[in-house]
Amino acid sequence: MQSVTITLDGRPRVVAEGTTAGEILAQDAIRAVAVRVNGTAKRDLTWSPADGDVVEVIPLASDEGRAILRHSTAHVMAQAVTDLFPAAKWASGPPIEHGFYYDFDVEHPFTPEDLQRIESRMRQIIAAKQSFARRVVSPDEAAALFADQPYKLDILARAVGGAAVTSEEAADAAPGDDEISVYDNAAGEQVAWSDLCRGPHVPSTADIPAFALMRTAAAYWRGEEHNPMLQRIYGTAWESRAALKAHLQFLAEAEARDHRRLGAELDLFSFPPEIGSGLAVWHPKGGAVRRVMEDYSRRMHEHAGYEFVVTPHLAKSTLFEISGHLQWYAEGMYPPMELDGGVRYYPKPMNCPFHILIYRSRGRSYRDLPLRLFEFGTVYRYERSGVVHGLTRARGFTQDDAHIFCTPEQLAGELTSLLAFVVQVLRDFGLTEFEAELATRPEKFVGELAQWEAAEAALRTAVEAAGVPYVVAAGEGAFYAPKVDLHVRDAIGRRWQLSTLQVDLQMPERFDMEYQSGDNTRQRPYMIHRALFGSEERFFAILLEHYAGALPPWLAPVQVRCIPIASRHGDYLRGIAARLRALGVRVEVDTSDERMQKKIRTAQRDKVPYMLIAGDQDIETGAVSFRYRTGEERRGVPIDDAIAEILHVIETRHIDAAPASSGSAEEGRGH
RNA sequence: GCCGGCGUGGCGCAAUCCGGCAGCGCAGCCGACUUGUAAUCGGCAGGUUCCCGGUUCGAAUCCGGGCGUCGGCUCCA
Repeated sequence: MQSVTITLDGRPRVVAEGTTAGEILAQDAIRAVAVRVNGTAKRDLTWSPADGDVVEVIPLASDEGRAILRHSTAHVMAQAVTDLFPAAKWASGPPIEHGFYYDFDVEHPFTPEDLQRIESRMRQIIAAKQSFARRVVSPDEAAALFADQPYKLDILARAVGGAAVTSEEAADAAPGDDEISVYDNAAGEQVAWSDLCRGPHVPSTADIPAFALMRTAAAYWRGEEHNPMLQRIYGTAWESRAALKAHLQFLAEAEARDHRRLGAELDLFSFPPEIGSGLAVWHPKGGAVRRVMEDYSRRMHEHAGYEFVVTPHLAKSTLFEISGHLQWYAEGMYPPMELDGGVRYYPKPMNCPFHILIYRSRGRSYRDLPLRLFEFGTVYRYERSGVVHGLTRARGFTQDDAHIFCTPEQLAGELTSLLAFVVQVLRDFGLTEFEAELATRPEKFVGELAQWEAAEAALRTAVEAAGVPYVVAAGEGAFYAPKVDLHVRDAIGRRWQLSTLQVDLQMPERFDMEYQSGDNTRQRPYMIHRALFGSEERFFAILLEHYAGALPPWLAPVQVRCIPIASRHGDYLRGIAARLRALGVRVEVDTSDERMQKKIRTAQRDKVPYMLIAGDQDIETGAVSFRYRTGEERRGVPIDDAIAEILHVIETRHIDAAPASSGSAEEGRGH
């Protein structure tokens, strides 16, 4: 038998010809789920390397390994569905972040009971240790095999035709390899199930250590609204039971942090149905936080050279005809109300046209520029009923909106200082991990190429200067503007889109904006759109989820709650509370007819940063005792020291109240 | 907008499958207790069972429509 020489994880290795990757790794006692060949193609462990191949191991507990595992689990699920619902047609079933799904065309949507049955059937298939065997077929063979599977035929037709294949289909067909492969699942000789698939797969269903079916949903075939709606089942699979358990705990953690739940629990805001879907009211405690956010934001903007403006909530159709919103964005707008004999007034979906009118209210000189206009502007957008989601996707919300008008020479400098400003403000709110996305010119665009290139270059300069890691999303810009979107990671590693900076190449034209230049010619200004929080509602929701409701002391709606040990200690604490209140601290004294332990429990539940407790011992020595919401406590602190400590943490915007951790930003923990 | 789930005092839930007196806990109010770091005890009050219509002797429960909400899809110039 001939031997071949391969490179295995960087080292030369001689093996007998025809030895499978799985056998080689077994000899070397290496555990893997699949291998990568020559840097790109991924292969099953049953594949045999040829002379000269560079082989790399893909461990199960890696992003790629888990994707393969999840993909295989999706196959097992589809097999189970086929067993239980023989009429089901299968569409596609790719791995996704944290799991997988598979879409089916079935007569009736799956019920929770169906899910349980599918799951038990899957356990049987896993117990049967079916092998995943790859075989290459011709297009005609494939078409014959899947003659009764219209969605597979559709995938085949596209793969064979060389048409663009979406990422979710890429897992199903094999256009990149110029060959079409089918995976047969078999226990012994009997093939139990076959699916069109490029692979790779785990060697056997027994190599699926832990999985769970999560939920059913519906999805359009190929994600297009006019296509048939399919029934989707989401599941997850992991390299071990422990990893699955950790994932389920992560989901529980996310649920406990849900801002909609915290909003109700902490009495921050609500969505009364009488007002309408997606329209929030802020309760006093939520209002207190919002006021602090706004006060802080105003102060920062004032220092950064912004001027404050106020504009109405409505405008005639004329304004939105000029801005182009009625042409491009009408579906996202609330419908108009007619008055004055047929004049149509629209609630505003954006603030920019109003700010432009302020710019245009008189002739502008280059000496006026850059002109930075800022407003907490409330806008209304008609979001389709299925997409409304708490404060993060509302129909009415307030943007911390600014528009900067500047000369072409000022553009790069403005963007650079602007992005630094944005990052600084977000850091003050305790957000520390940023990622930017530079969205560039799409295929369909307005304006001149040179302008686009100048704007994109300026944005790139700004992101690089800010030191924020970024990716270029080529062609993802709006048709009128390139932009930079800033994303943050929260305390449990989730990514949220926040701030947006756009260079508008359209509005200045539409409104025929001008300024008188130093050489006495009329020039068109550049215009930058910028929302820092995005919307106050959304930003507030992100903060709530990031902090799991335990807002830093400077933001907390109630900063201090005083708890008397017995009711006779109430007056003493009322005196301390009065001093704190006079210093601007939001403080309450719990004089309810409850035991002290119950009051602590309540304050703890309300996530109040400081509990100030006093009894006979404290009163004798003119002291007070701390309980922090972390559970730590400190007794007999002189009143002046206690007040100083509280004020210090508030003024310096430290993240948490407890002495040990004060000042340290919360560590992000990835997932 | 589309598919599916859900809607019962302020909140969390039970009774819904298989129609027959709407119940529990928390919160609220009243009273007692006066306590040193996460729930004191007793009492009282609170519901058009989301809305409209239908079936039925009888509807929280079954059927239709609407609204809201949850999970997805689509959308987020």
